[in-house]
Amino acid sequence: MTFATSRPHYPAAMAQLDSVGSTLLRAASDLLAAEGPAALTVRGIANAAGVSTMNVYSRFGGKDGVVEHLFVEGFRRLGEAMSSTPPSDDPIADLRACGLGYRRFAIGNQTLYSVMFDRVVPDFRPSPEAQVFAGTTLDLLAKRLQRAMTAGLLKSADPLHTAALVWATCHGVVSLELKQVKPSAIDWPAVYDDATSMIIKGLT
Amino acid sequence: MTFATSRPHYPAAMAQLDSVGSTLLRAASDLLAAEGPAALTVRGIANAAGVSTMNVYSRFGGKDGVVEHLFVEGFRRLGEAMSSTPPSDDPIADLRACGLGYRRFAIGNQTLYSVMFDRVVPDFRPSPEAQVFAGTTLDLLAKRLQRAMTAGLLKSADPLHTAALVWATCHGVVSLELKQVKPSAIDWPAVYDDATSMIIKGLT
DNA sequence: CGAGGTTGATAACATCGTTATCACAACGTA
DNA sequence: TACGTTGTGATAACGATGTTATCAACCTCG
Repeated sequence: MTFATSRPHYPAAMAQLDSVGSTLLRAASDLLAAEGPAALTVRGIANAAGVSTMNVYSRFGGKDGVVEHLFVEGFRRLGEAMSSTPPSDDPIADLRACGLGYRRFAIGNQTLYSVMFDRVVPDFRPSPEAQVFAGTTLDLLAKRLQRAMTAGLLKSADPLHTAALVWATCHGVVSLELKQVKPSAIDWPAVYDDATSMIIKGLT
Repeated sequence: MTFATSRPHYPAAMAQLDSVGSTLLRAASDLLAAEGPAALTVRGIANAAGVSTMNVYSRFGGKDGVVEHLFVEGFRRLGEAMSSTPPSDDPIADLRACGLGYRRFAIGNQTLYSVMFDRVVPDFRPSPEAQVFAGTTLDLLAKRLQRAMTAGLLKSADPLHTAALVWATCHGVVSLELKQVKPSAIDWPAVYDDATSMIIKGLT
């Protein structure tokens, strides 16, 4: 059971999907996770789903439509991972759990994470609706921050601004870790821990 | 005049380039900056340089060879931007200048930055030598940090670990800014300033 | 039962990175 | 000078990609 609150502006295109549509999405997701972004081709998706390529166009309008679904679903699951720990009486501990959930999602879904944050699919740009939905992930974080602020545990500040600060820190460390910069010389989990601790301490 | 120190492990492939080779590289760089990563095609580069496509293969071994040159040159220029301010008697101010130079480079060379940090060119993976060279950018930062540590202005810690911390912070903010997350609601330059200040304060 | 509309499989098209072909120029040697 | 050799580079071809067109089969409904 998760504690993710309902999200606004969930793109309507994600609502109804017939059997073929969901099979295609699952095939695309599996293909992405198993063989990387380069394997995410229209023919490859359709073959893995056991249907013809036309279904990708009739149901999703093309490859970018499939990728947009993966994009939105990725942010939905990211929000879930950040909210998977129930709110406790310690808002600071809740924030830490949020940060750990963020890293857990990124490390456990590397290729999906790169679809969401790198531009690994050529010419794909998320639609305005998808971008707005992705932005609501920030609101989840802002809400937790505001709770800590009203509890007097964090300095009062614009929650959205603060959320951007925290998000950028988490994303920065995870992003460099996934790019394998100096993989042997740097203990990235420790860097992640230090960075998040330093930001939280700076906000108290 | 810049104050960039000499860098180790500069890939040898960058050394000698004839006229056609450098023309190709300039054309590729211009194409990337002007029309984005999707316009970076072998035929497009050759046409812009006024030569045939074969030159890309005879001189660079293919498209990835050209991209690797852009990749390495990007990190060289990033290091230059971080070192463009001469060392003063205030190591903390030097660190701030370093961070401002980082952001200035990223904002001023957005598509190049995404070649360096996002995987916008399909199937391109930097060679081990190029990755090592990219990692030396971290050493430039570590050197400045160590100077501040020995001056007693920063807590003593592993300079490389600390450099990774600072780099990840800068990269995280810049990266989210370039992805235009909540572009209207967030003052990204202010977030960048807060994030770097908070990290520096946490290290003192 | 049959006409109309929809669906989807097949094939074609433009473009991509890459490779093969091959004409032509430059060089060394008799 | 004349000829064989070598290598460079422009052109064309190949496989794969996203996309679109074609068209036969099927379902719906009167």
